[in-house]
Amino acid sequence: MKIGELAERSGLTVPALRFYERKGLFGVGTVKRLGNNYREYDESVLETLDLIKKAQTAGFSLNEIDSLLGRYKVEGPNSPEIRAALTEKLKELDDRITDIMAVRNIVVEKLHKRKKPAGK
Amino acid sequence: MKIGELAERSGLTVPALRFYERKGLFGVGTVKRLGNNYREYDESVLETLDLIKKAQTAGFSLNEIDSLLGRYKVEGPNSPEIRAALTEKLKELDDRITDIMAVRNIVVEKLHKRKKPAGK
DNA sequence: CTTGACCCTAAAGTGTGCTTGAGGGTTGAT
DNA sequence: ATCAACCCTCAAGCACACTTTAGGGTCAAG
Repeated sequence: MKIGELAERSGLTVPALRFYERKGLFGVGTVKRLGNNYREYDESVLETLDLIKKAQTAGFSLNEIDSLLGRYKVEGPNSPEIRAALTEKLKELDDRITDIMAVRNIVVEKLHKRKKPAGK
Repeated sequence: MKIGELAERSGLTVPALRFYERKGLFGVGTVKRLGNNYREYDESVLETLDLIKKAQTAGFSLNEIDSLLGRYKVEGPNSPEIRAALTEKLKELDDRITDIMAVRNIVVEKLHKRKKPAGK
């Protein structure tokens, strides 16, 4: 599929997709070029984009996503460095979830507190 | 307490604290000025900073935090607009948690997958 | 009364994640 | 052949969250 269609299907903008590509977020072979130099995307890029979106929401920068995705593809799941990095990311995720739950509780509390904010 | 001590106790930098103040994140009365124009912070600012940090980790921008914190203080917990905004934030938080859990599951899966990444 | 560790303001600089603009080729329909 | 609707490559610009720089005051100790 071409970039316009991918933009529509992924919900991203055309320039954003080109930007991601320059960042190196798409694995080799996922973006080819047609005779007219137009980009031709593999269907699999949709999953990659979905992961990128979720990882971003999870608080990771494109660089972090890139290095994890890229190194993972190169070194595989058995590299001690990759395993260490993943373990660290897991800890970060858990910390983030803890913080989000804390904020969530505060919001819930404020929502439940009607009239007279004095409720020990 | 003065800004240097607050920086140490909060883990933030001195310029960051001044930046937050310009953004209006500290409620009235929490930052006074001494005779020499030095800032004098109320102890309560530590809790505010803690909330700000958590809300940031939860994915909210300083502007969002500011407007929610500020409007809440002015309009109280019973304003329909505040309740609507909080309800929306709650939805955002839940969506974010869902996304983080999805990323977490992917990381966990990759960590458990040793040798032979083929495990239907 | 100077030295060092503090504090102040205003303004410019930085990294991230894009968007916008300029200038131009390609494709398909009319 | 020309028009809209695509696509391309730079390069510059923008919002956010700070940091850094520049140029000064303040204060306790020696």
